[in-house]
Amino acid sequence: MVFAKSIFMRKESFYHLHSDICKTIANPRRLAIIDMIHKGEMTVSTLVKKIGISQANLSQHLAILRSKGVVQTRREGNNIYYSIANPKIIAAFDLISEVLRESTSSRSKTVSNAFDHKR
Amino acid sequence: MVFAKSIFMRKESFYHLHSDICKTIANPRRLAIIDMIHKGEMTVSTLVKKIGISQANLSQHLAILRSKGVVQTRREGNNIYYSIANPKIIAAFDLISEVLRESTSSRSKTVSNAFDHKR
DNA sequence: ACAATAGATTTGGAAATAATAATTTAATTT
DNA sequence: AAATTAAATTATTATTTCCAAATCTATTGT
Repeated sequence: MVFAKSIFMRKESFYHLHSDICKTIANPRRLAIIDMIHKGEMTVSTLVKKIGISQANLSQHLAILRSKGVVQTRREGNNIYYSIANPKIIAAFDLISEVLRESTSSRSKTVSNAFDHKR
Repeated sequence: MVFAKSIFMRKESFYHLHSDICKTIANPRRLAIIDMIHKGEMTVSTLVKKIGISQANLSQHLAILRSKGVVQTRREGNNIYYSIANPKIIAAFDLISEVLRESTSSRSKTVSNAFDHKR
């Protein structure tokens, strides 16, 4: 007998691309970058000052954000301005922030163990 | 002279928590799980069949989703039902899906190198 | 053309993740 | 109470991610 393909087999490449974007923003320093430029473009040197990490490390994070299309760049003389490529990234960022606020305020911090389900 | 704290120093713990949630969903198999249960609860054994990964591995992913409060559980007899804890997680998931669709359709797939900024 | 400034890339090692296999726990049925 | 079914946990190993240090490239000003 032939089995139907699982949802994972059918959509594996989609989930892979999706997780690539999520991984791209799943880093404290890259989130700080996104937070800094979400209201408008900013140069690398300004980001270095405001975020307070090394230029080399910032540049690495920017390269990752660039490679996944999360940010855009524009050069003006010696400076390169970075901005968010798609406003929906900001919307997603904000939604997760809300989840965070809601869970830290309401949810009890007990990490649920599935074996809590005793009778 | 005393320097002002960088945004990263001031909000580091926030960004860390934020990235924890992002990391939690930044995995193809966990995205498949979220996609499967986003319309309603489902048992572990049903998920094993539909997603098509081993029970042990699925259980590990469920434990990660549980520990970060992304999913909820409910036991009924021998079965444990999993569901999404906060609908905003789904909203964020959908937003990223849209970003993905938009970028695969419109954006040229050239990975931008910052040194493209030549004159 | 040379120095200075802004930013990117490479390399290497440490830490975090992910998948598999094997074992264990809980609830139900006989 | 033994067997069965559903799900979780524990090692173990392979892969990935992260940061720092050093080096390199592009642009501008002199």
